[in-house]
Amino acid sequence: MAKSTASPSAAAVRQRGVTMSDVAKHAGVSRTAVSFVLSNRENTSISEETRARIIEAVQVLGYRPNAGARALASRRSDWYGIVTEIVTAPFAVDVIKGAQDQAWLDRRFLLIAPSDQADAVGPNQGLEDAATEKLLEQRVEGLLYAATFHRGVHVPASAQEVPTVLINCFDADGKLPSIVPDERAGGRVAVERLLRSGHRRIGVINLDPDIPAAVGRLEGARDALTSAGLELDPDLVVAGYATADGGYEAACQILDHPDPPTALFCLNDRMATGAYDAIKERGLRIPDDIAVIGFDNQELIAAYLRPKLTTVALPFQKMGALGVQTLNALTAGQPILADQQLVDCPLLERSSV
Amino acid sequence: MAKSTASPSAAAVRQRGVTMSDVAKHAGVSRTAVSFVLSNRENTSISEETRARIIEAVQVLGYRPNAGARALASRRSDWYGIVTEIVTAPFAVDVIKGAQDQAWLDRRFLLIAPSDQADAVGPNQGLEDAATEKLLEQRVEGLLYAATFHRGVHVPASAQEVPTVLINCFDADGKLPSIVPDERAGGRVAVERLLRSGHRRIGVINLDPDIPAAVGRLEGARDALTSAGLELDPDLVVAGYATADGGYEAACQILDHPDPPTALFCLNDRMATGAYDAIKERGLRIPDDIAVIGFDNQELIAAYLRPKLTTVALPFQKMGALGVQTLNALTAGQPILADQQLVDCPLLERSSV
DNA sequence: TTGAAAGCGCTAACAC
DNA sequence: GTGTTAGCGCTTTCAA
Repeated sequence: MAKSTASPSAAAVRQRGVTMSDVAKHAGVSRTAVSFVLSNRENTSISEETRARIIEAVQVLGYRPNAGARALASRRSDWYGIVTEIVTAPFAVDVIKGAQDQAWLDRRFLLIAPSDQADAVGPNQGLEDAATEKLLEQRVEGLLYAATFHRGVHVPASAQEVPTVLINCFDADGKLPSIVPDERAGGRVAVERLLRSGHRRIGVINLDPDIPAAVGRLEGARDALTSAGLELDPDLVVAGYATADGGYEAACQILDHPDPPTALFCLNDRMATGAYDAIKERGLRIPDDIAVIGFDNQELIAAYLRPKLTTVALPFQKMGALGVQTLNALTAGQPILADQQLVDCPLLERSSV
Repeated sequence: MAKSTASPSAAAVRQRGVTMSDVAKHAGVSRTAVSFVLSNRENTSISEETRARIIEAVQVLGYRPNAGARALASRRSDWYGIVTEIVTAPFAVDVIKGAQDQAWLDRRFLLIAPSDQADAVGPNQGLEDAATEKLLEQRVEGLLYAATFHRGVHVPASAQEVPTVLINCFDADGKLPSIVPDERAGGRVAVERLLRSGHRRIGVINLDPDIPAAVGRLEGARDALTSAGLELDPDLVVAGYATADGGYEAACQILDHPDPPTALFCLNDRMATGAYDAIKERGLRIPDDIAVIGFDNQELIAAYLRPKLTTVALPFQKMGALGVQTLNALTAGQPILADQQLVDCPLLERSSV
């Protein structure tokens, strides 16, 4: 941007309402010429000298293009919309960060509209619909839907009107492309890490067994074990509420098994907190007596636990970025790779294994 | 919105590009009439019957107003912009939530533009300026600046062009109105809580003594003590890094004092985590042997510690809402109450006192 | 190379 | 009550 290098005169700054015509007049050229240089139009030979005069006029007048007018005339807004419950329930904030960074790079604007987790799947889709509608009124060129936790969702019908991509969730009606974490690979990575440290008997603190995260992560755990010629002892897999207390109780049950494991795979970090307590209560040391690995990488938890929790991270930021990239492709009419893109969950080594 | 109650015919939905003229034609009225009923204009007697015909036309055609065109013609965008580092460093996310909820209520859109904490105060204001500029190009009617932690900031000059309010930070140049937490009252509340439980000798784990949060909270603590005819023992006030480790070290120093306190006021929750460890290490129980109170209410920490941490909350959401309310007043040409609005920090009782 | 002219979809006087 | 008329600030043919 030229404007950021030199600033317009103080007087000019105050005097808003400078239009393109003013610039043209000041530079002694036509509005078309100004439009051309400002939008960097190709093969439209404008002399270097004219271009310079225009740029200069822009600066001294403190001209600032009117994005709305431009959008109206060109019939493209350069806007994407994202409707998400993440602002409401700040867990996967990095999705927004990732999407926004990418949009910023692509010189697009991201309109963020709030949604409401409670309504996201149920019949009561009030906020979703309203948000989508609002976004569409702004003439966004693409729509993103992002959820705090991996699940199936129903997207308002009107979303079909522009390219739409789901992030950290998938279309329960199976039509829209989505971007989700590769839970299975993540589960595998976690258990492989444990195996690498010599653990052979592994306990698993499970989530609600029906949600995609639980299904995938457990499958991955089994994959790893199988590859090593081992298998999961069903006695050592216990589900609990996805909270510290739930983790505590599940851990107690596992630790008190007559033949207890030497390592614990907690399907999320919150439950790992509870597991820590159960372990310490029994006078065991982490990781010497028992190793613990988590999932989610909730920084505030994982990095502040003592010892710091080794865990598998959810690729929120990457999913966000991939979301807008996919939208870019879609709006450009390009084919996309797959209906569902799986994103890797990287292992974060800390000190609990 | 009428549209959300009945949905347009499937065919109509597909066929985008329905304009107000189409609606007028379909309803057999003028565009003006349509514009009037759609924008709920007052004292412009349109017969109930006409109005009904128009609404119906809107529905069957699946008409959706073009917000950009409307903005261009009416010269008001109904947009506010917020530039913040919060998306980058997700701590005070509730500011965004509060602002967004309020904006939504007021039927305004909030454009969120990312900023970069590192650059926020220094000479290198690259992102800030670019974000502000972008927002202004969208013709936002007001600007919000929000910081993750309470401090002085420099706002790009161009922000002066529209009403601007600072949230959780203040204008180092002292011109712009701001909304910040009442740190002093918060510190007072914390220590009063401790006094209420009979504690007389209180230790303080301090932050960097120069930042507004530290200054205010400590002052508040002193206020409370003074009111009770007590004073702070300087030996028992020790500053540390604002981390768990910093808290641990400071706590050790305080706890090993020959005449140790019976309660600890940690100026933030992260440091409280470390304090917990130091306390447990010494075989002391919370709150029986020593009470602990924090500050910040970082849910993930405060609610998962054992015992759960009693703490003082930062009113992020409220500040966000107040921010847009202030903007509303400003854009409406109303006077605002004060240059700096202080927002209360409520006490959150849990189990550590 | 540049300019004229039409029009994007809407609002808002003002006249009918 | 309703229609006419000008724009809002810009892009984009099409001619010059």
